[in-house]
Amino acid sequence: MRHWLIKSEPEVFSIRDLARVKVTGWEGVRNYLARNFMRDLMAPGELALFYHSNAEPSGVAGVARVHGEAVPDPTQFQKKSEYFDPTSLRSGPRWMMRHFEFVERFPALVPLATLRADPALRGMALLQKGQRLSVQEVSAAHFAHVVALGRATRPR
DNA sequence: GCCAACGTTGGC
DNA sequence: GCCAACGTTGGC
Repeated sequence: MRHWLIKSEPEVFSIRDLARVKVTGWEGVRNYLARNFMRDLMAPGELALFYHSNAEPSGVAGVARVHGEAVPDPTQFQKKSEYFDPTSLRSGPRWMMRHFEFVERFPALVPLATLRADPALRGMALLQKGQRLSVQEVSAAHFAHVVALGRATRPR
């Protein structure tokens, strides 16, 4: 059982949006390592921290669950999509994605600064300098710690 | 809006 | 196969 962190810009798609639509395809990932995590390593039912990037502040907003098996990202075949990939073939799609299901939204976001200041989260990939990966693996201990921080937040 | 860090592309 | 140039991510 692995644990994950998935990033989204809340102005594009937030934890509120996921709570509303319940399940969404994680479209538009165009990084090979992130794709490999979704395609090869995720298993249905595994949990992911839902991270708001490029936000004020950025931070972890809640939890989502891997829903179903890897499927081709439909946007790679859509000419009008910003994620269109003319070199990807329907007979062998380059970009695979998962669906994610809403699990919980924390009372308030756990800001990145809070995560950085917490010695229990030392070594977490998200906190490494220069890392920008939009799908990351998180250790079980770090995952549980962040969820505890999130559940302890007060609504604001 | 700036810019550091990173991944990808393409010339050679 | 190297590496400079370029585009993107994402914190600040």
